[in-house]
Amino acid sequence: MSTGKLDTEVRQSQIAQAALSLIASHGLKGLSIARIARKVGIVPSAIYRHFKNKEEMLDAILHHIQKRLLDNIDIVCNETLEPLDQLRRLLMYHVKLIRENQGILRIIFSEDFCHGHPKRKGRVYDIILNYLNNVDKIIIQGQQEGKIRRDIGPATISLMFLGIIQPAAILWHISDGKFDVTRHAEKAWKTFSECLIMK
Amino acid sequence: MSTGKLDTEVRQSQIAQAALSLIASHGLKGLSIARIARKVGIVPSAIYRHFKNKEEMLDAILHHIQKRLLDNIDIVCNETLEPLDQLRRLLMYHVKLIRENQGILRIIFSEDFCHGHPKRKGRVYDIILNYLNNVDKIIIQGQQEGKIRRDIGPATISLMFLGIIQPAAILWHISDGKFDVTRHAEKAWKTFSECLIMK
DNA sequence: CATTAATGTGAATAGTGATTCACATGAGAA
DNA sequence: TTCTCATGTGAATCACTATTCACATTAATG
Repeated sequence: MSTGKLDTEVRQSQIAQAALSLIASHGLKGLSIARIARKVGIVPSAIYRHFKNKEEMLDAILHHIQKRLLDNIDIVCNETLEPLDQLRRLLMYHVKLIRENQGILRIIFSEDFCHGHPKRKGRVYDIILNYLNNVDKIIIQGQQEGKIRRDIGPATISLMFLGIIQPAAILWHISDGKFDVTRHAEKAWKTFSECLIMK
Repeated sequence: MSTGKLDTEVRQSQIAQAALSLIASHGLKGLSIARIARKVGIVPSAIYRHFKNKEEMLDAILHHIQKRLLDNIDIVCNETLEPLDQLRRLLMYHVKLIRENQGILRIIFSEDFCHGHPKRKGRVYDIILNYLNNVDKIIIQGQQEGKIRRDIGPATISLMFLGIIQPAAILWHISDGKFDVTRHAEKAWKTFSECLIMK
């Protein structure tokens, strides 16, 4: 209406973004084609010009999430070469990503998103593993450089790393933003990194 | 049908249990009155003999969860008086609880469950805070006894404590049980507790 | 300018959801 | 036994869902 006609790629991206944001505000149950369309500023049936059906659209959201996660890895790797620094920064970028996109955690946790779609469930799994593998790489690098202790496996460390933010993120979103994730992340990182440093 | 008529308290309990189990297997979106009724063995409209509406029934589930969480605290406090031991055991009981009741994490993360019901959202928040407060108490006890370092706040520690399991639990349930949560919990606990001990 | 393919629209369809209601049944009290 | 109330039933209602289709509009292309 206000925007006129747009390329299908632009629309696909708009739709995925709108959907992710609606998942954050209304949950997966509240994610209807009608609502997405309203948010994008088009009519429900127009969604089908850009996606075969709702399923295909949900897959697009997944792709979007994967991209955002891996972008963060790239960013920190370009900002610094120091593994511990990379981790600290990644932590903060992750907090930012989660804060700006609450839908991500919901998708990962919900059975709704994957139920009856083992293929999609597998993709969610792959996305997480892929992200963790990248964190692993940073850790291994740190271990090789003698900056991170070598008596813990990288996989354990990277999962614990995610664990710094995860529960805090829950509190943050359940408390309607009252809980201060960033502050917790900083404090927890202080303890965690201290624990990681090779003595 | 097969069971005949039952007391409303019995039915309420049956219904809540069926609902929680359906959330685990079909997600919140798949949690319909019809499905619950079928699982319990009655007709959809019969649900309304025992709950005013669906909302009231969801509240019953919350109560059930809260009880299970606090039960674990009681159990570990009765099993041992050693704070670090209590934490380790709590970790394992928590893993067990999450494993047996995947629905719990889903409820906590889903906006569906609380959307448009600030009161219920507040209750979920309270349940978590309450649980964390109990973990805090254990930690404070440990700090007073000189067994846990005092330079980190108990609240930070208790959240990090939950963080040991959270991401692993996600992997476990997304991987259809392939990921070994217990193993990760043990390894992570080793590192974490070492980091907690007062030097 | 005229054409065409891509994109947007509004109405219609078919399914499913929660909820209500008039009625049926059964178990225990009188 | 008979009465009564709690519980169970089946049909009906209303809102909302995804999806389709015939048609309108726009942007770019020849």
